[in-house]
Amino acid sequence: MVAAQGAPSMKNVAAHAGVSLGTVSNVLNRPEMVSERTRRRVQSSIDALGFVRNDSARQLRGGTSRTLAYVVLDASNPFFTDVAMGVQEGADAAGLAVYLCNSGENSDRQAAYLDLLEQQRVEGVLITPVHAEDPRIAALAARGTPVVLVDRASGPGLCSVTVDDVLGGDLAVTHLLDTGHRRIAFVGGPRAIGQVADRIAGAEQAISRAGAGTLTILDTAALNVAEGRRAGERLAGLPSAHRPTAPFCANDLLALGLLQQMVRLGLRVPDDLAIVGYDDIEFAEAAAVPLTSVSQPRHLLGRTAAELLLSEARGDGAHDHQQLVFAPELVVRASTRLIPVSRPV
Amino acid sequence: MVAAQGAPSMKNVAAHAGVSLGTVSNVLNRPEMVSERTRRRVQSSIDALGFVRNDSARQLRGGTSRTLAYVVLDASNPFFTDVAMGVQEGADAAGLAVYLCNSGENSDRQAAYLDLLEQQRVEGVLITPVHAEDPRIAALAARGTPVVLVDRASGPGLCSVTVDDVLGGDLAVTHLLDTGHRRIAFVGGPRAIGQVADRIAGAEQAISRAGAGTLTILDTAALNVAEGRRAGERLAGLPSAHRPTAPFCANDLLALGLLQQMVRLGLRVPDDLAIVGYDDIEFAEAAAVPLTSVSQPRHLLGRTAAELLLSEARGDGAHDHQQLVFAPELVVRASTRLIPVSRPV
DNA sequence: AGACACCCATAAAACGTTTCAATCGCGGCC
DNA sequence: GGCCGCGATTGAAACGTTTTATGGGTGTCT
Repeated sequence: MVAAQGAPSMKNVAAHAGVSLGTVSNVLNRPEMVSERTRRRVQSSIDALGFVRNDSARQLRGGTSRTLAYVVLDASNPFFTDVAMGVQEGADAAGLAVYLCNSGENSDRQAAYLDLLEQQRVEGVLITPVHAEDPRIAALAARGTPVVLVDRASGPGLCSVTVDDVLGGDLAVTHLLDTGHRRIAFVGGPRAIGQVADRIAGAEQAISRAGAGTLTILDTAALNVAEGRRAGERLAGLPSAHRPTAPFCANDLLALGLLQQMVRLGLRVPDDLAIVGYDDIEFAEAAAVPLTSVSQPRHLLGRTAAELLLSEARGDGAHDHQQLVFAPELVVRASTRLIPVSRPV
Repeated sequence: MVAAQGAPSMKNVAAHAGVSLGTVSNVLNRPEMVSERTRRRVQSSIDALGFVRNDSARQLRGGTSRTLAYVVLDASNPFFTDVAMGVQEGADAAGLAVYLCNSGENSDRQAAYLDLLEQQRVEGVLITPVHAEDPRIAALAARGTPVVLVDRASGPGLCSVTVDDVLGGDLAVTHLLDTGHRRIAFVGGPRAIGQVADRIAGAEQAISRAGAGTLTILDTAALNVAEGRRAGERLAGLPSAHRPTAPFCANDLLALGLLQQMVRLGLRVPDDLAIVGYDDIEFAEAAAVPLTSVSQPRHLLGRTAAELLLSEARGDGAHDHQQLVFAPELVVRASTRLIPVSRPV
């Protein structure tokens, strides 16, 4: 009952069972080479003493940590938690446990986690880094810890798993053009974010390919709901002759804010304004008007990243780094679906 | 450049610097007792070889892991990620790192994580368990690992940190009564969930104290958006003479689904129907009609749990387990803001 | 009965660190 | 000049495992 002093060790178990230390180890690791009788005796000593293996000693001696970590940019963002679920699935399949480490967009904390993980000798590190080109990450990889970048592109020196944002922007705007819109807006920013720039590029690509339509860019300071509402105000304030009829938002939070503002101002969606979001978060479907959105294979992203990491960790030195790119998909919902004007009540 | 073979150890560093192993250790742990000259020499060897401390050996010899874990029920639920942020803040303050482990409501995975964490000798474990009374958790604590339950009550044998759900239900319904409503509904389920039962109890308590009003219970199969929509349909289907005018939902997801369905059916919120949610998630404020909701001190919950854990871990054996209960707060927004009809002048 | 496997169990070495007692060199003091 | 003290460095022990070579006992075959 009262433990208090240090945890019991295998030596204690051996003494208690009247057997040698090596035998206890055999019971734990190769039970088939120990007789039924002693095995039972040792096991009951283990239970009686409440013995728990010391992983430090274990790892020190032989082995491997059977653990991998995902250093995530923002654990409160549903996008990343979905990716994390995929990572977990991939790791589970290989019998590894996943530690989630939240950098919270804080560079120092990220560095602290990387140091800790390297010292703990985890099997590998998945990371969505705070800054794209971090020399610490390259150094970590160079010292021998397998690293895979998630949702951030890498140079040829590392593995990475990303989603094609140019294609995503193209899909969204092509859809809007197809449904008859010509005055398109892109809502999002700041443009320094790689994802934002790529989605704009995709939007422009769609317009130039179609040879029709114009793209107005509404810059925002961040990618959240409040900024979406603000963008909605600015949009509504434009003279209706020039007002874009179809804003494409850099993420769903912006789109939801914008939608909310439209509802407040009495504009109807999609009749007066068609809205496309990005990420297809859970609430996109649950919005007042279900939101058309560009969906990223979040789960697959995580799972693939984990598998890539494992292949690098298991591979005997030889391993060529891969940069995988997934394709996003457009999910069409009511916010862009043209509805007959006379609606049955 | 090419590492490949095992990571360099302190012995290698010592050889490289032409110094003894103990001196290298001193440079790392008590730099003040080694001369400036050798300290620099050793440091440059460390850099040259890319030496990284082996935490297993370190922990085996002396020490302590300087790590704590939060085993979370569902990492994709914003409630828990907010709690996790609080945990991280509390741990950071004490210089500990936090590993997030996602059980995903899976009992086996939770058990696997607990085993792993105990074997790794983490300083302590915070957990929102899959099942309330898990003997494994009690056993873990009995063997000496500090444990704190988060958002789940414990018996006297463990620390726990919770929020008063009875009070939350009371606050919500009292508010509805105060704004003139008499036919209240509770939307949520299954009742086997402790939180749900407590919130119902709170609602009933408010009504009996006021000596006015009735409570209809609309049972749901789960606490998500789809169930909220379904509950909305059932509600709208009732004859308007008996229809509750104010549904109180067991969480915000239900409330959002219900709200969405009301908008679709042409009922106005709050004019025809006042809605109260629970949890005050980010999207409650961003809904088509901003949602009145019962807010829980998520961040504080996590932070306090971490502090409690640390006090238990640091305390020299003597430690009396505490069960802390926080008070929720009502956040009033547009979904209930309405001047009472029958208000005497 | 003796040799031979064979199965089980043992003892000892090794993993990489921290810590502590011991040593060494050296200048100052009497 | 010997002694002391002091700061800097060293060597060895210990942490709890896993693993490998070694040993002892049992039963079988000849």
